[in-house]
Amino acid sequence: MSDQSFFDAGTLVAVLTAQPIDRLLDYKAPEGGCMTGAFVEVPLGPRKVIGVVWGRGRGGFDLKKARSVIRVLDVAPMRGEMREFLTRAAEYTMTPLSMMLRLATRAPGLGDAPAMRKVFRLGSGAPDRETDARRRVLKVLSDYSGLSFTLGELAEQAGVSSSVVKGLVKQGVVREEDSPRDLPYPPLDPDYNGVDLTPDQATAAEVLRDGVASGTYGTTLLKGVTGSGKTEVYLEAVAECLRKGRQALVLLPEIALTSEFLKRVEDRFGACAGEWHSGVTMTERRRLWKMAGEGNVGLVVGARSALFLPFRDLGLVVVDEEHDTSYKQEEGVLYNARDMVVLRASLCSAQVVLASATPSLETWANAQAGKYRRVELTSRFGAAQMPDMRAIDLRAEDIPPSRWISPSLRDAVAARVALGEQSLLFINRRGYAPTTVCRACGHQIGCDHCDARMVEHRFQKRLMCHQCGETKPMPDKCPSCEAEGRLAPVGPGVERLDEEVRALFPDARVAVLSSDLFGSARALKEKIEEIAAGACDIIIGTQMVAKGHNFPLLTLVGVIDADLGLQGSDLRAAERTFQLMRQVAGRAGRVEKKGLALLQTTQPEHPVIRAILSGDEEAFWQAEAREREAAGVPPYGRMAGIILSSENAAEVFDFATELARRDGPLRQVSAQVFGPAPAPIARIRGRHRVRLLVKAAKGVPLQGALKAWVGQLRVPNSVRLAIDIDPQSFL
DNA sequence: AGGCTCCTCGTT
DNA sequence: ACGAGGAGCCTG
Repeated sequence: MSDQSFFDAGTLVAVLTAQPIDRLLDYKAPEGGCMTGAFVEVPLGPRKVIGVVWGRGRGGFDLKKARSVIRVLDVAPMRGEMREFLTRAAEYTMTPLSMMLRLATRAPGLGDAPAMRKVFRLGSGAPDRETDARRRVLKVLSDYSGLSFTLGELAEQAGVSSSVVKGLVKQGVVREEDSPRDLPYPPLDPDYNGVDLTPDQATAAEVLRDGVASGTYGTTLLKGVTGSGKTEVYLEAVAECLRKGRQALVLLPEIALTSEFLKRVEDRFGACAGEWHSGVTMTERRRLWKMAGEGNVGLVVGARSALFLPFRDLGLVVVDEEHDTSYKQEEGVLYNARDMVVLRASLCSAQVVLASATPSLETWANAQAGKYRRVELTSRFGAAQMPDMRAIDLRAEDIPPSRWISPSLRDAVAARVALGEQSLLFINRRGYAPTTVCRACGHQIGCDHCDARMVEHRFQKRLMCHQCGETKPMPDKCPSCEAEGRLAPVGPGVERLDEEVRALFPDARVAVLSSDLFGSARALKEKIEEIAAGACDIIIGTQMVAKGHNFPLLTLVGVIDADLGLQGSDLRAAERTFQLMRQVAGRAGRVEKKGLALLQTTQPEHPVIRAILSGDEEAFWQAEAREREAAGVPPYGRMAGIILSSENAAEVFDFATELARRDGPLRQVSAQVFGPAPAPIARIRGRHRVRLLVKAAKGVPLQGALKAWVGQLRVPNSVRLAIDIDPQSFL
């Protein structure tokens, strides 16, 4: 795959396009020839599409049909290791290679000629009339002679209108030049602003630095509780990577965290990192994609899809909060970014750092088995420690109906409010109430397109389906029995808890943090900064508060329903609850004062709740590992989910049944198929969904068996089939 | 993907 | 007999 053959004009080359054609097409190499890996424009039917020269053409068809590559694009050719990565990732995830190429070319205008823009520099001579405005323009240009300005930038910087600049251009005093629009990112200085590390951090940083310095592949689990300073530590690894002249990538689980992180990067390295996620403009995307390929960006910070950027020399990938479920792509191409990072790094001799306070069991087990190094940060930064954790036994508390804050929790919050300290009440449910029931007939309002209940969002005055996002106004009468005024909210959501808190603490300042209450990431960020600065006494938040945001004044965390995640049949339910509770609790007591976390639960004797309270993480992981091993499930066994969907419920169920019956190819590798079962949400957006689950021992060639198995039947056109290797969610 | 062909079905 | 519309096929 690393061969870099040159093909003379007219010889046949095999081209991979991003069209859903699951094979390579042969074309004649263009005038001047082309190399393996070249990005090319080729004719496809009546259209022109972009593709990559994958190797020698194989012919074997009527050669009169062979058409010519139109041209080679002016972008860095795809490297051999990238082609190898895409090939292996396609095989692993059972995705057509063309779909993988599509992920790797998600930038607009790759086929365009490098875009130019006009920039302005100092010319020669003096202007015919010396005006104040003209002097200011010339001053800006001479003060910043190293920089180039666009018309708008220059006019703004000088505080003049653009016609002043144009006047000077006419006289030649200011020169207008063409300059490429996609400029290199300013280099980062690894020694710009070194930070003082604690002895613990220094030791950890040393291990990561050595890894990067080795120039070989290796994966390290960087484990450290919230606030132990993991970021400072892995930024040292980034610094080492930059010193070696290689590129680094940091993946974050949430876009909301990037702007804070970019600021830290700028403080540490004196320049900005490249930013890659769905919120980045098309222009910036194209620039970053091209600069990654040219080696003109040292550090990229981004969401999971950034791992498909065409880095010229990737030396380090950090996956921050590696246990986070958002690293699993659940739509389209199904892949786990964490696992793909390890694959990519192993192919380009890069180091991987998996950072987390609460690693996934997969990563923990790989570290136990010696496949990953493990580095631990034990003490919390600035001497703060993990909070005390206690359960509130809801069975012993006297809580009025439709109220969720127990007297014990109420008293604890009241005490903090009196002291001027912050409390956080955590409830992992958006909206006002998860269910709306008619008290006359018992009807529950559901989504018209999904088998899911509509959630009341009182703030937006609408009902919302959390599966498909569909909203409708709150009806005045029951859609089933038409009784008026009998619809009642059932169960708590973050908005309803807000109501209860305001009633209990009328004088306290209350803030609600839920992703749907903010129009923009900026509004949210401002709110978080206000809260961190002490603008409120009680924070009420959903899952999003558990992720990375720092509230230094917080000393109490109350979890409204610690049992919520333990329900359901998800094999990772215990792990998820453990991670979430530990993370939420970690928000408390970050600076000088030890915090307290109170978990409201109806089952304080549950092993997971006990493990959370005891703080004995290793014991929890060991116990969880034993259970998974006994059950033969990941990471000690392999799984694949088959999701079939159709608008016709009977059709999809029949097809799934037939598929499950013909399990011969699976039995050959001792794999078992379970199902069909209706997916937990059996209908989404009007499509009926059925799931099959395949379980196999570790180390069996599962993908091959799956391919043979599914290949036995022709999938009806109306049925969609998706294979999810290593499924995370079982929806 | 997206364009093209061919087939079906309903209408005139 | 004809046209709309949809499934299926092909792309070098």
